Amino acid sequence: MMQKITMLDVAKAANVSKSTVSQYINKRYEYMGEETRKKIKEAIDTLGYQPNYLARSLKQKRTSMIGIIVANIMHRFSTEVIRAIEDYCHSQDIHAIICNADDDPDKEKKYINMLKAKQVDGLILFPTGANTSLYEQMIKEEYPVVIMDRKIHDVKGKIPSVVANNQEATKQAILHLLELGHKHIAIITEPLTITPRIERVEGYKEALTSANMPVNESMIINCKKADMQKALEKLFAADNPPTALLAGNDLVFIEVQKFIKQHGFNIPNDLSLIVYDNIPYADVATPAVTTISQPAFDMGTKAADLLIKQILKEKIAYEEYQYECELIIRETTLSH
Amino acid sequence: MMQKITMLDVAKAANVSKSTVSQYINKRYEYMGEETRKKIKEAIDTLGYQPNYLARSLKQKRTSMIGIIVANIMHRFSTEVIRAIEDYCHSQDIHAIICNADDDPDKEKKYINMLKAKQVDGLILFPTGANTSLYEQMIKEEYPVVIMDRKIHDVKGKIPSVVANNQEATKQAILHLLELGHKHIAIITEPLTITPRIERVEGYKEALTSANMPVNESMIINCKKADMQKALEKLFAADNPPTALLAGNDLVFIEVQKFIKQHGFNIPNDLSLIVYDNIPYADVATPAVTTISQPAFDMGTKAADLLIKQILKEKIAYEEYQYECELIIRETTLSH
DNA sequence: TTGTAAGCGTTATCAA
DNA sequence: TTGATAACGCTTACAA
Repeated sequence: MMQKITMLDVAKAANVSKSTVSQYINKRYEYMGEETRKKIKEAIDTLGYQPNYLARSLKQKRTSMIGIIVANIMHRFSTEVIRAIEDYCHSQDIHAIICNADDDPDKEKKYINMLKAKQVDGLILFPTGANTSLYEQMIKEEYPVVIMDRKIHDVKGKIPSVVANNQEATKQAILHLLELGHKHIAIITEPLTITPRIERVEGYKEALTSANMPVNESMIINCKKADMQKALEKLFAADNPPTALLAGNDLVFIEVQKFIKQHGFNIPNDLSLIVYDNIPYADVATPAVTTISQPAFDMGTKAADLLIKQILKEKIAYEEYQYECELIIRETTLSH
Repeated sequence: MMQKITMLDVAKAANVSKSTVSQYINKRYEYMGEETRKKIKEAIDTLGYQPNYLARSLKQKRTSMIGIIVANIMHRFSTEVIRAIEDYCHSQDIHAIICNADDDPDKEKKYINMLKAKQVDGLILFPTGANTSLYEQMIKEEYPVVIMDRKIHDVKGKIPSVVANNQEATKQAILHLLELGHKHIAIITEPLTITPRIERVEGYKEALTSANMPVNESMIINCKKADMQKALEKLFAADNPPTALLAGNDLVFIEVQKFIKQHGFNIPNDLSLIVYDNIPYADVATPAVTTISQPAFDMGTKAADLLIKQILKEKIAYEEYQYECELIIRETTLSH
């Protein structure tokens, strides 16, 4: 490996001191002689000097890096949020390190500690919810954090969070199906371990109740993806099978599609379908998929903004920032 | 902000010196008294000390971070490669920083320099190809780099690269269409600015030639995504419109789908379709999409492995590591 | 307008 | 078995 060029090398070559080179690097030209400036520039160019941000960060106690700990990177929603965060951060010359926690509290803990050890300036967290003491500790340390997607009741008012209004969006979606004349509407989600899923099921119930329809528990499936085929079998083998189905997220939708394809269902004639979450081919698929779209880009940008404001010690409200979702009616929903 | 606990604080609390604490942190217990060990552990726990990896990195000249500069993160292929790289890196306690260069040489240059300034231990690069002098410089510096997806002729033998056998895969796909009886086969890609696209078109031509079929240039579309609708209009308005089409990547496929949907084509009856690249819903879509699948996971893992070996100064061959793709025949291809 | 010197939190070399 | 002390490459008072 070629010997690394340091600031001292530049200083020697330009016949000035380290500090003067440092001034130059940091563009503090005000009190710098034209001559000196030129000498330094030349030295830098001929030596091919590149500053070491690591050393700078150590001194300045600021790395210009943030960490993102995402629950499951395979969700389209996560990808879009991350993309938005990155765009915003890059515009501010901040780098993001992304970690995938796989909804595993141990991994989450490991990553939080590792990122803090790396001295990242702050954290955006899709929390598992199972590391309350860690969250509390970060609050005590006044470590900049933003919570994303899931609500953590214990830290309310202490850590700002960016969430969707899942309940209302689901309610509206189900109301739409009711308006179309559907009497038997099912919902399928993964296990109710995090708030968005709970809220979506709540919204489902609220819609039925508000329309004076009975809530039939057999129409509510909450199980792991691996068990969904069996659950769907059972659902559609029952006496009054659903004529409409809400898939709780994009990955659940794949399971539903698999089932539908295997059983030769015709969508939307045999079954109306709504998917919670953006899916990339919703528009151009045949039939185009009716979805509930989360404003992922806005949410990601907001989270980045809230984090950076905290890092810069600007005032923010430590509250829940809630975003409305949009029901985009396409071709998989039909009146019954 | 709470005062940060440093190694010195721990040393004082445990009544030992900094160096002893450092030994402890680095698990060099060999010559350490049982008593000392216990005192240090206690001090760390009560103070909640966390080592500062920044300082360690500065000293050790190793950050345990690598950079990934990806051409366009919106491609499914990129996502899968990144995911594989991350998985492999995490298994080695290495963090990856991902940057999206948008196929823009200026951005690429900016990111390369920034990541090097951050002292990342190495770089995995989906190169634009337009920064040869930068690539050359990294070779001179013996900076660990792996090139991904695209070939850069100038650095052959100097930087290892991980690529797909695009030409062969495309040839096989076209031969399959020919076997199905198609006489008019078209291919649509983005502009021929990078090797994979060039090779795919070459494979297309090679297939036709080897089957003694004429190569009709009007069947080869290479244009920006924004111009594809118009190009497709023209293609299908011609005298002998194609009965089969190969979409050059997943994002091109979306353009094709848009066109198909707008014009009410029936797939595969009106048109057989093959997509180069994995697409997430290929299997469960109706009709299921015939694709050419790149071994993204293997390629990503290999790239990470090659990079880490370089970082650890292990010997590797500085050559092109070429991976075969697989034609997965599903339902969008029909005999004609 | 530029230089000196201390310090950021570690690790590494030696000495004790 | 442990401790002093000098790096690592930069920034920043403060002095000149």
